[in-house]
Amino acid sequence: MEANNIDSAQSHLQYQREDSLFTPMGECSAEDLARLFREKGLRMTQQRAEIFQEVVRSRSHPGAEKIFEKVKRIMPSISLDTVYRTLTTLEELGLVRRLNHPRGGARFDSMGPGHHHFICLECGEIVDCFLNEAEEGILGSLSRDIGSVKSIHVEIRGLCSQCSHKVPITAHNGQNH
Amino acid sequence: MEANNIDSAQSHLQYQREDSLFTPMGECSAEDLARLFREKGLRMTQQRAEIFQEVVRSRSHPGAEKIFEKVKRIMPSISLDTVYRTLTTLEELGLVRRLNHPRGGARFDSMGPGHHHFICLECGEIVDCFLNEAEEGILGSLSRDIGSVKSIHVEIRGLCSQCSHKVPITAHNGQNH
DNA sequence: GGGGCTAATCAGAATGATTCTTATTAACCA
DNA sequence: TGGTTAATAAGAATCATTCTGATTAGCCCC
Repeated sequence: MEANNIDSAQSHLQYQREDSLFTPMGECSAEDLARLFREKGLRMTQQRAEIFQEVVRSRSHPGAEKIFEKVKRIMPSISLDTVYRTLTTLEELGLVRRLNHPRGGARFDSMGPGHHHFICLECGEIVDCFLNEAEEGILGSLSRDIGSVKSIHVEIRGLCSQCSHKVPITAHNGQNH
Repeated sequence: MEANNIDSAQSHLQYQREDSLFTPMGECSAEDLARLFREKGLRMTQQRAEIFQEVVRSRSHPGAEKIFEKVKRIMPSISLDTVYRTLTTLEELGLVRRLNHPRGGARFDSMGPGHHHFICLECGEIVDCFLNEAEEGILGSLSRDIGSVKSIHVEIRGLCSQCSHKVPITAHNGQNH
């Protein structure tokens, strides 16, 4: 299943991207990343670069374990703990978003163009969803009267088109993911 | 801190409330609950009734452990496992919503009138947010082309008004909750 | 109104994801 | 280029949550 680009015009959710490193195409160079780290007083390590690249490259909202397996191929001595620590760091820097999967465990997504998520309750797949600018604007107005807003995220749950077809009434089929 | 009723007109999010037991005021009688359980072939137990009441009564989005402590006062022999099992059952029946707290662990909220959540990144507090109809309409449009939608939930993160005042730059203050 | 079937509970063990600890390594500033 | 110290690796520890197996109690039927 591919990203569900609901509207041709992609959105710009300012809240999440104030000083984003990403281009409108969702790219972020290694130099930019290194610079951001240094600005924050952090060190740019091989591990951090690889983990970040893996998250940006991946379209499938992987969990920490999956990222670990992938990076391990390039860097066999890396530890799972480093993956977790780095993902937390990247999240704090606003470069990565952590999603809680209904079946447990966190999934990670790069903060490319601001977007939202659909999660299939049957197969567990997570799909990106985009709003147009007008729509994001209306959501943005949610911030009135609340303190300062850092991010707005919409999570839709249901059955993806594949699962809503193939699954009639049964209780617990398909355990992909 | 009280519920942040952002707009005077409360919303009607059909997706989450198809056959809700709740009145528009967010109430649900013990008889209705018992009937729903029986319809689904489940048994109405003391434990389930108490746990449900505790979630409905509570405005603070408690975690399982907190619900356990509360119910234990009335029913000292109850086990934490029963609380977890019951919360999952209530969630499956659409009576309770599970929220993932950024600091780990799940929080629970009754499915009263459809609403969304603001989470303070500083103190961890979760506050209810209501959208007006236009805003809910926007959310509805997110579902075009996706399979069948079961729920739409907006999660806003930021600093609540209290924390945005009292917290200047420091890294990790306030550990309420 | 009581008996039997079986779902639901309790207690504690087990699991799985994530975080901590400690010694070691490697960024990067001077 | 060396010293400082943040970041890492490995494995132990923790935390929330789920499972196991024996026991209890809803509730359907008589």
